[in-house]
Amino acid sequence: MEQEKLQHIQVKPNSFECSITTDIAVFGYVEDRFKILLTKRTVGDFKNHWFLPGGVMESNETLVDCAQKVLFALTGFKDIHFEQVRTYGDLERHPLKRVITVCFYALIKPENHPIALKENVESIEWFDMENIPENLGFDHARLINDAHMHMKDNLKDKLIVGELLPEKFTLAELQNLYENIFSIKLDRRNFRKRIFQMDILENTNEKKTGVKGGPFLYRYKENR
Amino acid sequence: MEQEKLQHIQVKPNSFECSITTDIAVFGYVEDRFKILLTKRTVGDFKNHWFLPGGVMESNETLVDCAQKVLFALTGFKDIHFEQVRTYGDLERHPLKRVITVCFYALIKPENHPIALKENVESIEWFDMENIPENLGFDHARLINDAHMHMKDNLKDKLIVGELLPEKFTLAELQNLYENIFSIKLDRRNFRKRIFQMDILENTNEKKTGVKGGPFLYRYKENR
DNA sequence: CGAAAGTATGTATTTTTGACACAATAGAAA
DNA sequence: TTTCTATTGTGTCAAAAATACATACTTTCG
Repeated sequence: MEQEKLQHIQVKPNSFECSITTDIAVFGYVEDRFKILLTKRTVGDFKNHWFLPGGVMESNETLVDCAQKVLFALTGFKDIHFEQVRTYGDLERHPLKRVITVCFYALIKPENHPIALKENVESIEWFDMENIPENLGFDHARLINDAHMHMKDNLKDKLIVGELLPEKFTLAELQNLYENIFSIKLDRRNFRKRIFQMDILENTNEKKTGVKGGPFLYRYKENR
Repeated sequence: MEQEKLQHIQVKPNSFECSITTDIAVFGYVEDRFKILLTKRTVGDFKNHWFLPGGVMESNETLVDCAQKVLFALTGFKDIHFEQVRTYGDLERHPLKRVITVCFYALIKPENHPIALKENVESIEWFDMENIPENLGFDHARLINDAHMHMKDNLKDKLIVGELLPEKFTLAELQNLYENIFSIKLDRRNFRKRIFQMDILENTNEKKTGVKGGPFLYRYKENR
């Protein structure tokens, strides 16, 4: 009786077959453009549809562990930082069975992470964000859209740029990133003012060589 | 073989016992104060700990369906609007077994929803947000905190006030709600200006009676 | 070395935000 | 009814923030 009550509240096992998966929207920043990594299925019912990289979760891993594992299995990427977007649990989102997926996003520079095709992946490609294929599987069009919005929100107020910039970077590089992410043009002098007001950068007093003007290199402050 | 590939990517069933639950942070607005609904367990290992209302998901329900069902089972509340906060999947968050929970929040007026204790609930109570009990179970302190932040964010830019206001309301009522949620004092005239700039309200040209000053009643515009 | 490109900094201008006063309205008290 | 009081509705003005813009300095490249 006591056990029954307890169970009711939280511990009763699920009585159905259900997969929990993670899907990852990997955004790549290359040559001032944003890309997204999609995989294509060339077999089965969803032939010729593009999907976010994703896969099922196992018992001994956290959500982030799973995302890490899945992405490594499909691409060979390691040490990626993930941010959770949201969870999707509609009944008909997967036609074969019940699949609940937790969606993450990541921000990387593709040049740091060459795709090393692993396991049985048929095809995996970077797509320009302005040129995403029409034939997306399941509800992944929505997932991509939500992840993109979430990334921009995170950047605006938390300034999470992942590994898009090297440890030491110039203000021009940071501004360029901003302009690309938000598709806007900013005044150099005003941008500088705003960033310094935020008080999150420190000047390394080193100058970047090989580039005109001799700009200072900055880094993020420790305590953020 | 083809099937195997397909399965690897997304369809392989989970090979472990795992509960998927939803936990709901129900925020109540009463007498200009915010409350949160917590349940107490008086039996089992987690005796005398307070928890968010929550319960396991079944095969035929979406995440929101589940939240609806769970809240109804525990309190009798119906027709509540939910917003998803985030999903928690750490390995040790539940000591007895693996439990992944999707957290939602809701905003209601307790006076509209008297608690009708159902099933085997031992104790369920409204707590002042400034006076939340110390002995919260599992990671529910974090869940409450995250849900609270998320609610405030949603209000700031999307103005999602749930059912906290009647269909037609005065600007003073709206301002009062704002001031309480964000614990700030606002200038009446400036608040009015800001809200009208948002262009989300329309004047019903009716006046509220029984209150001094004869304020106009407003409602949200259709197309939001 | 000079030209070209880019950085760093200061100042003026516009826009947004915040502070503030007073007449009109409706309920409450006389 | 009349008076009193609490609350609504509206406009102006100053401060602050965002934006536009000019000029001097630094480095690369031919």
